[in-house]
Amino acid sequence: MILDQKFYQKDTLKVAQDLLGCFLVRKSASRRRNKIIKGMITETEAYIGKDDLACHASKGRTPRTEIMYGKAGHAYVYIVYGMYHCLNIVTEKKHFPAAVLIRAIKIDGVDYQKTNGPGKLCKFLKIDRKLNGWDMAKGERLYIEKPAQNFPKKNIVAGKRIGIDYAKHCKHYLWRFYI
DNA sequence: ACCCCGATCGTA
DNA sequence: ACGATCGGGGTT
Repeated sequence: MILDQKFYQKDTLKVAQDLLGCFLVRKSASRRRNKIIKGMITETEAYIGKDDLACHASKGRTPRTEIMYGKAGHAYVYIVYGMYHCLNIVTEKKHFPAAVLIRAIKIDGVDYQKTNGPGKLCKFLKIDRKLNGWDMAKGERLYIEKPAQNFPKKNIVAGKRIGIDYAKHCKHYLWRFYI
């Protein structure tokens, strides 16, 4: 079952945890052939509102963060360190800037090392700025599926978010979740 | 127009 | 531990 807008339009911490065990699906055209890649989400991070100093929206509404103020379920794709892309899904209600970063996925038959980082998985799935703003609730090109059986909550570990030491007190928030 | 810095990754 | 590499956002 494809995750709909309602799924994403919830508390961001809940969405970040509920996404673990779900399958990120990427349909792309690769030289004539349609290719479908599915990977189980194993790590996420939450970025919530203007008060979260690690959230890009902490600087307010700007051209880049505009998408985070929009509808839940849309992709927020940006470039980090001038070289890599990061995939986020917008959460919460309109006008409240928040999103979940997909940090790692496991694809059957593919070395985990290829997809165990936000930049790596975007490279593998050919996700770039062209997909910024993409409605992931539509079930085309890029979307997320619910697993057959729900993932056991007990196996979820919470920790500090990666690479945001500049975020003062917010760097201590346990807003990173992984299996 | 310019400057600073980063939600990363591979190599050392 | 460090360099690659460039867009965004703030400042002049």
